[in-house]
Amino acid sequence: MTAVVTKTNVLDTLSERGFVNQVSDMEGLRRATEKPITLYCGFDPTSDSLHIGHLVQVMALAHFQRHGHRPIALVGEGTTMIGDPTGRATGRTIMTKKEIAANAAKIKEQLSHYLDFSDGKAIMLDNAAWLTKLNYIDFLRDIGRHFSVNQMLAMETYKTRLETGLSFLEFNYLLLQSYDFLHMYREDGCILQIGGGDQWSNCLGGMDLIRKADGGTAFVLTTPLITDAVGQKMGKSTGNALSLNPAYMSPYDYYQFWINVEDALVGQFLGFFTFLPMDEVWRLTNREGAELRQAKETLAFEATTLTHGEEAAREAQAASRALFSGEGALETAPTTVIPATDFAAGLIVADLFTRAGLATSRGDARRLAAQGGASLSGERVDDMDRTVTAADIPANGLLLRAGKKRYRRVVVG
RNA sequence: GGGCAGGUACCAGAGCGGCCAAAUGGGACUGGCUGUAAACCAGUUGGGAAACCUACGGGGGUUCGAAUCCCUCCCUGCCCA
Repeated sequence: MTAVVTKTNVLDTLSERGFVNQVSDMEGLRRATEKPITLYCGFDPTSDSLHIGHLVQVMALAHFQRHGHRPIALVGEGTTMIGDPTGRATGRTIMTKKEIAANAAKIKEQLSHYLDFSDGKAIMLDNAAWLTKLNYIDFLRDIGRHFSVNQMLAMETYKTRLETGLSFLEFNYLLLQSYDFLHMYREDGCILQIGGGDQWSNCLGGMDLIRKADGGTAFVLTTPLITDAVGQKMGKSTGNALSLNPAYMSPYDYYQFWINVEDALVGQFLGFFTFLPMDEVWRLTNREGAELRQAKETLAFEATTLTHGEEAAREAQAASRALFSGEGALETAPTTVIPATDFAAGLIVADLFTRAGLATSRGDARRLAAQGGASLSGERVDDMDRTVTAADIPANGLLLRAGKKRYRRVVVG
């Protein structure tokens, strides 16, 4: 992804593509972005993979970069040690530093695919670098005095948490995130923070701090939260999890995630998760009914290319086309290799489904079969307890299907 | 530090000695209808082939039998200091 400077203001591009939820000062930011600026977005390594919500932010940063601005991808090892209480009914489990560091390493790796970090065109920072060095007394005197507990308690996040419990640890999260912004304002000239819609007040905290502490001017821009068509938050909790980590989600499954998107969201997603020009997006989504599938295929292909590369996207596309249009699917299906020695120890059909990741346990596999949702080479499976030997698996593999959409090939290795 | 109320499956939330692998709702999954869409209808939702095993915050105890009773520890809310 090379930086392409265009004449249009990045804010126009972002609004056109649906990225803008709230801006602290639209006119001021517009003036500021007429020259290259430095901006940041924070990603807390609470898990070892970014998901769809983060991806919106990442794409927004990428648009800034394409317009000649300099994004900072901030990985929040320091803030994760505290835990963001936003949107949470209860405190987070305190993560070990080791766990956080391991996650951070993976997140940094994933971020590096979307932005061009060469020649300082984008910067990757980790707030552990400065947060862990803070001195408590100094911090309270220099930073803490700018925060009003009264105002903080009025914030929605804390109001709800006053009912269910809020520890002092978490109460400090806002101060640390705000300090991050101030720190990068001072060190890197960073004047804009972007974040998800739920981060609005956290981001404003930093903006206010910059004004109070240094008399500086900074801006905040938030992006809409990704919801499904019914307005339900899309994320791990709803099972719609999208992982950018290929260890958790293969390019094929990633591709499938996008192609299975509901009609109502295709246009929005093309705007967010691809770089296709918007007139192209409108052309694609202007179709009716089944023809919208072409828009979904484009979305899936483009999004998979961005995350896993064009070659992986082509393979995923070929596999999907083959599997969902009938014959000749076997070779391209996502594959699970089971060592021959495992067959010698004795495997039943249910084990095959479990090993291929199509069922979570033998019991789950049996339920699947009982509901008529399992098949082998297109034949419906009723007996999940039949023993399978390596000889039952053709040299080019055996095609397993669970439900209508999940396919997997099993080969003996 | 004291008093009171609580901690139940992915979430919310019933159950308060056996009929409890645990109501109900949401979510998710499967089937039907479709366009690999939505909506709708139906079913499923701890593990195990089974016997049975593990589970109702952790540990211990009472009982033929405990999510349910007792002790203790941890955690949360409310009130008092």
